[in-house]
Amino acid sequence: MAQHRLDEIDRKILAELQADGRMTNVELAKRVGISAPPCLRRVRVLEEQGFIRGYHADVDSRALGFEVQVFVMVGLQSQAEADLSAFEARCRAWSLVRECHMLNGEVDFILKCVAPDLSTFQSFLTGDLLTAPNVASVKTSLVIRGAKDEPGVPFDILEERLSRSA
Amino acid sequence: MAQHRLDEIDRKILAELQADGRMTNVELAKRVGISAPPCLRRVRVLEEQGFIRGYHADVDSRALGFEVQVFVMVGLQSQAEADLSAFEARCRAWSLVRECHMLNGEVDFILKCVAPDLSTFQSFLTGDLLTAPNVASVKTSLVIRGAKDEPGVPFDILEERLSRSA
DNA sequence: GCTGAAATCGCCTAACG
DNA sequence: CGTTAGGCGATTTCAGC
Repeated sequence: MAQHRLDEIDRKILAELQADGRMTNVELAKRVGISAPPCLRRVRVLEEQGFIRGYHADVDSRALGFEVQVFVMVGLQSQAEADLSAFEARCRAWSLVRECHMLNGEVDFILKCVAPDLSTFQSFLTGDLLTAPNVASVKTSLVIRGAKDEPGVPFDILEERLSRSA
Repeated sequence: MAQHRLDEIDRKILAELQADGRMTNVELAKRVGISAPPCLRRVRVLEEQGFIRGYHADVDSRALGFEVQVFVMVGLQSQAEADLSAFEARCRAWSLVRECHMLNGEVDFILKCVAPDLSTFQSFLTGDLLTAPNVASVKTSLVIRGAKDEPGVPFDILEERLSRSA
């Protein structure tokens, strides 16, 4: 991915599309202050260069019947690269695991899981995760309530940072 | 929000828009097997009833210069409702905190944070989070590498579940 | 080179059956 | 829910800075 340096218009485009991914191109062009054709070209470039990975509808998981959200801390017996990769591949295959991040410190991975109910999650826990090879320790934390869940990145910090270095 | 029961077409629409939020309505209609106008009507209803909360471009945080991602476990001194709410409100105001979830167990909250570099995060940690009222304990875990980060919900589990109960 | 203007094409989105 | 139809946005082409 060629790190084609972004100008202010590019960053505005990214911020606008992060806030509303279904905005029409003419609306987007108006907001960033250029006409539609160059705006669309910039969007295409941002997509091709990987700055925009995709567009997703933000679906309300609770309304759809996913009542349970759980963070799972996982420790492995072996931290050899092959074993780490094997565990990551397993997580990618489990659809109820939405996120898997490798951490520093005492715990090796944190998983964010979603399930329709507790029994579905429990059967995943005992039937899949705990029986997976190389898993040494598992600690689960149920989400009691969500206070904030913003997708994407804080563009205000980026702008603040750029103005400081200008 | 009137829980207008979703049929199979509605669920397909949600799954498709979660996978590609910028899909045109005619493409969406083709995929779910109906013509464009009723498809658009369904989408509008799903938006109005809150099943679709919004649409967002998935921006690559690393490409944009956000090199640091951290999970923060926070314990509070008082778990009185007013104090919990106050902490949540503070998290919502911190733009580098992208997620804040209240948990069961020994730790009260988990935060997912994003920052351009470690020093930016450290100054948030010492300057904002640790000095906030009612904060008793803070434990941070840096993300070494991301293995999976899927937005949204697993529709395959939903369909599997519905077919079992049919 | 990149932007803007014009023109074409396709989509969105009413109204009606 | 489908069809029709009019208006608007998307997207290419081309000229100008």
